[in-house]
Amino acid sequence: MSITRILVADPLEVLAVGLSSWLADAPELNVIGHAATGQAVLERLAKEPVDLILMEVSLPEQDGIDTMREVHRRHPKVKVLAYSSLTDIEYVNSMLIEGASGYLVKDASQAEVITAIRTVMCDKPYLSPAARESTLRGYDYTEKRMDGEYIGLTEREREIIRLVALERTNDEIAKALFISVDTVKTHRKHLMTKLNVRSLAGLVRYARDRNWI
Amino acid sequence: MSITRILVADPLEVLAVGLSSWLADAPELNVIGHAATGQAVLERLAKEPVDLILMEVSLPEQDGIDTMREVHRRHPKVKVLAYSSLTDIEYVNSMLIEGASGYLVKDASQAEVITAIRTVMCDKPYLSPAARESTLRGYDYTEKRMDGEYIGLTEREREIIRLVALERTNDEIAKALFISVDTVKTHRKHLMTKLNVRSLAGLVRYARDRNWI
DNA sequence: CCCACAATACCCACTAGAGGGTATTTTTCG
DNA sequence: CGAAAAATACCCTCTAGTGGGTATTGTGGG
Repeated sequence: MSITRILVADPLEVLAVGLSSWLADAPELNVIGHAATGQAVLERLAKEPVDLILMEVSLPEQDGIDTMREVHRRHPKVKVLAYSSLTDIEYVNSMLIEGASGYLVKDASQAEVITAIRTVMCDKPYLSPAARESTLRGYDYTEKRMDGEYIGLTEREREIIRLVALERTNDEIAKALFISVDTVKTHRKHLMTKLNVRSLAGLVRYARDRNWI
Repeated sequence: MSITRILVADPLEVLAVGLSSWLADAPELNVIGHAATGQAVLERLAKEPVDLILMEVSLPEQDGIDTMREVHRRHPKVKVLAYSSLTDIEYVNSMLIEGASGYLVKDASQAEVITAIRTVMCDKPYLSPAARESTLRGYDYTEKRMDGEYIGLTEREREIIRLVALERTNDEIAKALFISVDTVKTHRKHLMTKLNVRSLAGLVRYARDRNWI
């Protein structure tokens, strides 16, 4: 049996240490490093072989979803197992659509972590119960995006949602970006439709979860 | 030198494992257990001696701030070192006012963790740089709560802020709680004043950070 | 070359929220 | 018991946000 080289992509180094300690019980699973940001993940991949990445969704700077997309594009053979406390369908679907082999919820036990990694390394998908339940339940407020009908946010929309979540009014955002208030409103409408939320509150939660604020 | 018995209060067991691994390098510091909820912390304290608790602010069910208050009331001799990724002044001040001996930011290195624990065990306060900076900068939108003028939220206010953050409208909240819309508005006003925020967005972030939603 | 999409901007109408009060009753706590 | 705090509810005004359109321009991909 060959050794699986694992990179832990998580803001906290101490978490990688914990995983490393847990995986010491699985001789073929080897934590070879820790990357705190999406950028660090890509740099690491460029200069060292990696078999599997345990990837947090809420990475700082470039988050896990964006990093997932880049990793999949540049290194299609590297497996990625999403690893996060978030279980909302938005994040589970996003990661899977961007190429993740599975979604492991962060409060998993040592046994589940090992099982999940082994499952994924056998080319089988792995979803923690909470993540699976989330995908079965579907979206909350609309029927627009069943299953995989995934719509990413544009750069401009990300700028807007960040400012919205930081308590800026439409007027302030318009002035800051040198655009009309109406344009800001249009972006907000698109955001709310895409993210299946009813109000500002949903936008704020999304931005917070993805660690954009 | 006597042994320091440390309880790690954090939703993730794997984090406690990581800390335990790090503290293996400090012979007198000993992780004796892990508690995932505030309730579990109190149960543990009731039946086993503990010298220091590393406490996450965002514990599920009963969060770190509330647990801090209870621990301090029931076991005033147990030291608590707050341990969280959150650096906003609201959380730092809340924990310190409720009796924490320090505030350690979660991306701290192994060396800083050990230093922080040793500092606190010598009866000296410890604040990570980011936490100290936050307290020096002060509050964002008003001057109402300088320094320690800390105002806790009432039970009713917590119910309201949760529902608000879950995208419920004032009208829906009123119906759910069998009270008038005006009352809901009054609670919202109080919340916004207490938490120094300008809009719904600030309330949502607060509720999310404290793991109430 | 065309199509799709992103970003821009405007229309209209309506609702919800923010911000300022005051006031009553009940509960809690010293 | 008496004071303070909490929960309740109303007044008024104004702004901000939601929800439905339509439309133009530029850009990138097939």
